Amino acid sequence: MAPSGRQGSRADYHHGDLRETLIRAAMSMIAERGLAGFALSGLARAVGVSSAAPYRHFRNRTAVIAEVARRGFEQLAANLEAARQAGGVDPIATLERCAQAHLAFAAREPPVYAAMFEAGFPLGRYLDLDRSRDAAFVVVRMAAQNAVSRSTAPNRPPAQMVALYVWSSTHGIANLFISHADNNSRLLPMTPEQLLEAGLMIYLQSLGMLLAV
Amino acid sequence: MAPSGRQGSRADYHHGDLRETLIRAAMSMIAERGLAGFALSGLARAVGVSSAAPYRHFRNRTAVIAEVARRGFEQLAANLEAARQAGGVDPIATLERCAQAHLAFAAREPPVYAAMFEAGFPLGRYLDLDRSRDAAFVVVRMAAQNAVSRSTAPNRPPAQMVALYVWSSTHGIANLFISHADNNSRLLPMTPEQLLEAGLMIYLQSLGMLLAV
DNA sequence: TGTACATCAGTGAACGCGCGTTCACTGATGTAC
DNA sequence: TGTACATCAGTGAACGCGCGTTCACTGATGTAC
Repeated sequence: MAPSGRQGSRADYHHGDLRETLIRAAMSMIAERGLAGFALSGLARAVGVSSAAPYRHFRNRTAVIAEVARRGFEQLAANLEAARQAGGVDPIATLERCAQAHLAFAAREPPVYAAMFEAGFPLGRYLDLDRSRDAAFVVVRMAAQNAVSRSTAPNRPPAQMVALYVWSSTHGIANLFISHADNNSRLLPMTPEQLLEAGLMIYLQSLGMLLAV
Repeated sequence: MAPSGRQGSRADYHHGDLRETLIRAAMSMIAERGLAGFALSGLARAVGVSSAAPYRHFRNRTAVIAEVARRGFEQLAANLEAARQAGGVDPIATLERCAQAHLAFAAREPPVYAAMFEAGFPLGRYLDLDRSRDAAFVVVRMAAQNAVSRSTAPNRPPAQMVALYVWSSTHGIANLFISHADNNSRLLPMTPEQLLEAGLMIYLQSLGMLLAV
């Protein structure tokens, strides 16, 4: 009981879980006030801790956002991998499931998705973040590879291109109609999921026929 | 010479063109430091004017960004319209031209594109902005309508859906590989234009066959 | 053409604010013996 | 089991800063007569 420190009230001198608490609070702060409205001092205040305390756990404000983003990609990768393995082996259907999992993730965690895609992290600055972003994309890339490599069609598109297109168009729908849901979804006479399904289905069916030649 | 005031030096008491100058300077400021780094006081400083001067022309900081975005949609609409009329009447090729024009616009004006799509303007707050955004989308919407309405295929997709999908996937590529070009384009073994062309071509070809039934 | 006056588009000083970050510090915890 | 000590994770005060915005003002411009 004594050494855990977890069950103590927030007034405990040693919080015991401050890093985790900060990250979760950061997500709700981003959700409520947007990325631009996210402030380290406000974060500390919300958690009930001095404004210097977060610096025990993060180098600076950006590092908190980067960590939120990193975990987001980690989770996205897991969701994509689950989707990849969830259904049959038909590679076209697998790609479709991955895209839907991507969109579902964005819908489930808009603030995290914003940290991942709207914070403008340069490559090479946060290596852990780069790695987990790659890990997420690689799942889609593998699904595309799997689809393309079974084909001997002369004009089959490169796997990287297929993966990038699926990734991009899914992201486009997520970005327009989920990240800023309150702004734009009035334009939408359908759910984002239906839009993705209908649009991507046409793309993927055509791709399947192309590859079956 | 006297009444124009245009050719005078910046030290002129009456600037004569401050509103335009502010907007152009805002674009370069956004280009250099991002939307979050855009500050009205910095803008005034860059233009060589007191920090109160911009308030003669804009209600507040946000209104400047909204005006940049509004003009952006105006210009995008013009580019889309030009693309729509540029080639033959084949509605599928027309949609493809529109998408490429959209992407080309994003590539030409990244800061404007950021103001248009990343500033998170809520609908209904800036009516002029809403109008010009609609006007841009409507061009794509009409192209889609034109494609769909010629068909009597039983399972033809709704025009709005086609337009939204073309718009979204184009935006996804623009957002990932142009807006943050320095960040992500290293991942790309092709130009964004090629990615869009290859991906959308597959989609649109399939759509064309669908509609031809 | 000249004068009085209204309006327009700036100035510059000031405000309060919250932010990011640093610093010396201290109380609590864990460990070696 | 008890004690000395190192380390860890906080405090709280302070800093300088730039920001958005307001205010009373003033010089320049345009207009009515």
